[in-house]
Amino acid sequence: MAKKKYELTGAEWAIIQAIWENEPCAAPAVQEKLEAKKSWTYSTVKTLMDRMVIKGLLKTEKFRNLILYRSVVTKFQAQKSEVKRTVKRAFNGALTPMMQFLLDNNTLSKKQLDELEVLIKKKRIKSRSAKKK
Amino acid sequence: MAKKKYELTGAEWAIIQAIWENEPCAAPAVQEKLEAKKSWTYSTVKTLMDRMVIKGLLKTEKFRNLILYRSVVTKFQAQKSEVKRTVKRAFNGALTPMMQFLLDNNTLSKKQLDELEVLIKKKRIKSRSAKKK
DNA sequence: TTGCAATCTTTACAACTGTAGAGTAGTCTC
DNA sequence: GAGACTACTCTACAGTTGTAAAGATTGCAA
Repeated sequence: MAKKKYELTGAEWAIIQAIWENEPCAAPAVQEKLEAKKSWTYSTVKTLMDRMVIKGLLKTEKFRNLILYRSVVTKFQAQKSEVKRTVKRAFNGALTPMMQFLLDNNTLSKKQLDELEVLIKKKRIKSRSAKKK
Repeated sequence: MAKKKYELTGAEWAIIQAIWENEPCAAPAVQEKLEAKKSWTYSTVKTLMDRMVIKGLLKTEKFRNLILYRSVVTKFQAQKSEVKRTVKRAFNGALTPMMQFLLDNNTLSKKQLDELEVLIKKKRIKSRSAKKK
């Protein structure tokens, strides 16, 4: 399967996060959920959601007079696309410089550093066994 | 100083990278440099550049009949904004999950893993001495 | 000084994004 | 069955982004 791009806009991210957390759900529910962060009216939210259906980011099912929405892309896919875009745009497609940048310019706690080291160790093991395949 | 946002669009990234590499420079030079990647006409490039001046991303100086452009934002600032946007949008503002994601979903070579571990060690030292302050 | 070549300016336009008002339709309640 | 609710549809609009053609300028070479 060809890897599609699922690049979401800022507004779309907000919407789809709300849906992921409570799937399937109707537009009014999404609007209420987002009301605190974004103060969008119902109209705004609904328009955004319907556009996302057209783009293939969401899909709908009709129950009586109610329309329920579900995500088509997973959080994982969306995150991957988002990260890829940043790496490509701002780091010439190279991952390590980006990691380096993150390490250098953000204050990580000791705990976070520990976590990262653990992850790296795991990663090593995994890549070793993968190589053997 | 308040930390400004320097969020660039895809096209703007391409332009400003060309400028960073050869600053200051004129629009025709930028167009030529980008011709291979993006096949933009002179008009397109110039329009983009002039908009960037209006946005405060670039600035100009006039020499005779020639206009030279310089960047106003550094690569560092732009990268920072870009990364921040992604972390905020796709990882709820939390850095570690993003790092984790990067580690999990990209095939890093042994060398790259080594580099990262070194970086983490350095980072530890730095944060230790910073704490003492 | 005239014309060419290089560069700049103006204007345009369609797609996408954020934002939302106004009107319509289905359902529940009395 | 009439009003009140709730949810949906349609339409709009301004700002941004990508893209560029056409025309105006200016400096230089012959």
